[in-house]
Parts: sequence; structure tokens; C-alpha cells
Amino acid sequence: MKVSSTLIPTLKEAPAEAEIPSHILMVRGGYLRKVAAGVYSFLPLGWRVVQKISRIVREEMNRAGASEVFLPAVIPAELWKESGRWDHYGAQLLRFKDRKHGEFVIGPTHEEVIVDLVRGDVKSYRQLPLNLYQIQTKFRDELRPRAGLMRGREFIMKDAYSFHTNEEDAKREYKNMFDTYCRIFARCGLAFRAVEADTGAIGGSLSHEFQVLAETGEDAIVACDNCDYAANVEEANVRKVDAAAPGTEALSEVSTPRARTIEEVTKFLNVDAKQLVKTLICLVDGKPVAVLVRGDREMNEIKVKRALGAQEVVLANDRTVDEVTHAPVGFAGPVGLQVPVHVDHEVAALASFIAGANKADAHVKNVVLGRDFKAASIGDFRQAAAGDHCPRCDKGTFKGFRGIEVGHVFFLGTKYSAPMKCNFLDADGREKPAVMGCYGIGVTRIAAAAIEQNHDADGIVWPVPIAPFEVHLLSLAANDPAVVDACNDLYKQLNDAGVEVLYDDRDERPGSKFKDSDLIGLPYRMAIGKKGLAEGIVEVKARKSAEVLKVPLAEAVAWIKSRVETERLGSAK
RNA sequence: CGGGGUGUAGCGCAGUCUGGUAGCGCGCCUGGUUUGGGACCAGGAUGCCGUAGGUUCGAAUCCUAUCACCCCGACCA
Repeated sequence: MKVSSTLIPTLKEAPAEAEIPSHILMVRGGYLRKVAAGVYSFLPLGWRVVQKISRIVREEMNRAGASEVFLPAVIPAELWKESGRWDHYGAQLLRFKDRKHGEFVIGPTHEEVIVDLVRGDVKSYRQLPLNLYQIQTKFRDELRPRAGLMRGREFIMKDAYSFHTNEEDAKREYKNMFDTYCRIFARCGLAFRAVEADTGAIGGSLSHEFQVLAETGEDAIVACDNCDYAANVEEANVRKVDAAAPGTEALSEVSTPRARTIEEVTKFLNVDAKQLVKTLICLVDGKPVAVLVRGDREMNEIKVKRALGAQEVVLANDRTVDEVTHAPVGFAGPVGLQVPVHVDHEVAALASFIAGANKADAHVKNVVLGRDFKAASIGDFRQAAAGDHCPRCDKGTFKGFRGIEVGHVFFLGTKYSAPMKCNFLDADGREKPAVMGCYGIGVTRIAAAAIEQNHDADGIVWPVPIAPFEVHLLSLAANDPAVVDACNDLYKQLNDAGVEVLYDDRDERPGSKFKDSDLIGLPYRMAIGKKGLAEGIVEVKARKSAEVLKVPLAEAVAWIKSRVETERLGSAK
């Protein structure tokens, strides 16, 4: 492709709205333009990246035995009403009416449609198992789209759904998809980690997220430095600690004027946050309870929700705290509370601790569980953190990472097939609901994640497999006939050799071309100028290593071809 | 949805407090000189100052409403 005859509108300055590297660089590099909040146009370079990623996804899904389909973006409301999600999916679901006032949604995900398809046409165990996938535009009306492609409202997703006669087979496919995802992300040149995840509203017992490690990631994850255990902090297990012998010193009140936060109290009493306990008043399905975690920890609402079998857990507002503790926020403690007190393992293991006195400007020391208050339950209620001992291998400790979720695999069981009556006739003559799994990959998000992981001060540094082109050919003297001839010739030869080349044939000064080239970030740059041509060489520069080589013109095509071909497949494990 | 902020040329911004005929840099067009890391000179085009209403002789500027966008939080297959 010639730069002169396509649209690559590069910008010297970053648009004011973009903050993170991937967003800034995709706009500056002429890959992407915004149309509305969270809705983007992909320009030629951007769309080529999406196609490159899609191709890798397709190849690996097909290799894994899945079949591609294409489901509608517009879905009748009745299917969503049948699954119950018309009422439960919430405001993220974009709903609208057609001219006959029929209700529709724009699909944020496609369990309903696929289940409807399969239940209509799959009647026998002989037709199973089945894994159907599509690469398609989704729309989720996010409250706050942000960070360009990272969290858009309209985005491209690969979603796959598998159907099985039994759990064992569904789990085999789960593993198959897990392995396939590892191959896909490795081929895309991403450093990633598969982590155990919360199954959320989707339900089921098995779920892994694939997280690309990046500072700008929205998700916090922990990973063991010894074994391969890794999990979203929402999900990560925490190893039980051994209990100390209960303290014997008497409970005593201390004055702590205006010391509300853990930080203020530790400073005032000159103690470590580990000796303090946070008493968090929560509303669990509307009823107040207290949750105790150590002062240096954060409560994990998801764990509380699960442990108490609740639908909803929210932190109580100031007024409720006042009603429950008879004290202003900041002085809550377990002693004398009239609501159930749920105690984190770590707190239960303390000999004694300091907590709020349920009285303004006061805390109590030497609080002992069992003696001074009773626990309604003891469990794992805190967020995992870096430094925790690994619950899996018992030897390692957690390290903390930020991640971008680019894929998610779920074992669904019969969550959708049972209520929607997606049944088949088994070999034993009985009708059974299909056992399902679903598997998603954020195709457009991969593009953003790849840039977050691969950029420098000058621009993007694409890995070869998903770069929009493999080679950026620069003509450094667009008005010198010899240089132009040499470039045209090389351009043709590269194309003939099957090397993907973007040819900057514009009548621009070399400086502009170099800057644009670094910004756009193709893996290899081949530049021909008067000087080089006189020596019969083309200058080749690797974007990543900045290594510069002078290659004889006659050998240039073969040289770059072999170089690119070895990198094209990526580092599939 | 709560808090904060911004809408002025394609992009980045000044001008708004204190009302008086719309500005800068980059980009774009023409001509010339240049040509290995975002050149220089000369000339030029580009705006319903987000939108609607109001105040005023006069509004980018003051008032009211509204829309859009961004950031933080909450939310989230």
C-alpha cells in the first residue's frame, strides 16, 4: 500500500481526550478516530490490525475444532425475556423499537441467540459436541466508556459457545479452549497470564481470565512467584494463618480524638496497622452486618457476598453506620454491636487487637474474639494482596500486577440451556439439557493491549504477527528519479515476495517520514536515499531493537523475507 | 448515577474575570528555495466561538436551559 493513496492522518500532537498510550498512539498514528463516546472508526491501518488479530483467532479456533458462524447484532427482546436477562442485564443493554413497535436489543453477548439456534436444530446426542464461534461487533452501553479501545461501547469480540452431552466433555472442551487461548495470545506477541476469576453473574464453577500485563490495566491480579497460581484479586484465595493464643489483658478504652482513618489511628497510637481491625458496616441484601478485616487489608465484597449467600453487598452510608454503631463513621468496633459480626480469618488469628469503641473519638485496646464479642461467622473476607503466602503451593508469595482482560473462558453448565430448554435426546433415551461453555476474546481490546505493552517515547512497536504491515519502505528523495526507481522496484519485489509493505512515496522530507515511521511502528523500516543508493545499499532498521543494518539492494528482499517469516507466526507455545 | 472539568479553524490552545467587528502554533493550499530525524521565505484559505433562549445599542465574553465530551468514583461476561 502506498501512503500517497491511502488515509493515514498522523498527528504531531495528542488529542486532548486521550490519556493512555494505546489511545494516544492509535489516534496520532492515524489508526483510529472517535465518532461518539466509546464508538470509533477504524482507519486503514487500524482495520488491518483488527484483521490480523481476527485471522490469528480464526486459525486457532478452527484448528481447535470450532466452527465459525455469524449471528445477528439485532436481537428480538423475546429471547432476552425468556432467559430473564431482559430484566437483569440492566442499563448496559441497548434496547430499541422497530417501526412496528417491536422491542429489540443490540447484542452485548449472544448466549440467547446461540441457544435458540441450537435448541431448534440439535435434537440428538449424535450431533454433539459442538463449538460455534463468531467474530462480531458487540454493543454494551457502558456507564463510562474510557481509554479508547480499552473500554469502548461498541467493540469487536470473538465469542464461542460449546454444547456437550455431559460435564466431563464440557470440561475437556474448556481445557481445549484454555490451551487455544494461550496459543492465540502468544501468537499475538502478548505477555499474558491466565488467572482464576470471579464467575460473576454468568455463574458456573470454572472461569479463567486472560490478562495482558500492563501498568494501565484496569484489573488487579496477584500471581505466585513459585507456582503457576494466579488470580484476580476479587477471586484470589488467601491462606489461613495460624491462630495465636487469645490475649489475656483486660479490654481498655483509649481516647483517639478525631482519629478516624486507619492511618490517623496508627499514627496517633503509634501502632502498626496490623494490630488494628477495620469494622465495616455493610448492607447485605438490605440488612446491616459488620465485617472485620485487619487494618492493613481491604474487604472483598465478592467474597462476603458468596460466603453469606447474598445477592447484594454494599457499604453502608454514614447514617446507617450511625444507627448501627451509635457513633460517627470511623469509630465502629465489634464490641457491643447488635448486628451479626463476620470475622476474617486473619482477625480471628490475632491474640487481641485495637478497634473502634462505637463512641466518638475513642477506640478500645485488647479486644479478644470470643471474650469481648462473638463472631457470627469466620471466613475469608479480605482482598488478596501482594506479599500474601500462596494458598496453592504453600511456598511462594504473591506479587501484584495490573492486567487488561483480553479473554475469558467460562464453564456454564446448564445455566442457559435448562431455562431455555436447549435439550437433546441422549443415548439412554432421556431428554437432557446441553452442558455449555462460553469463551470470549476482545479482539479490538487486544490491539490496545498490544500497544500498551509495546511502545516507546516515539510511538508504537508492533510485534510482527499483528502489525498492520511488516515493512515500512521510505523513499528519502521523492524527486530523485534514481531513488524513486529503486524504491518502486523494491516495493514491487517485496509485494511479489509476499512481504506486507507500506510504501511512503510522499514528497516529504526525510525527517517527517522517519517520525511518522516511528509513530506508526511497523517492525522493519527500509530506507533508500541518495547516499545509500550510491553505495548500492538499503538501510534496514528494526523498530524494536533500533538495530540498523546496511543491506545490499540485491539481497534486501531475501534478507527481509527470511527475517519476517520467522517472526510471522509469533511465539506460539 | 455522584463529584470535578472542558466545548473557540482539521489538531493543540489563548481570548471569557473587566461585553466593542475572532487570535496564536501546527496542519492545509499556491509559488520559490530546500532535502538523512517533524526545513525556510512569501502569499492564501478555513469559524453560526457546542446548541437554544434571554439581558444589552452591541455577547465567544453576562444570565437561563440544554447537548456533547473528558477525568475520578460507583457500575461491569
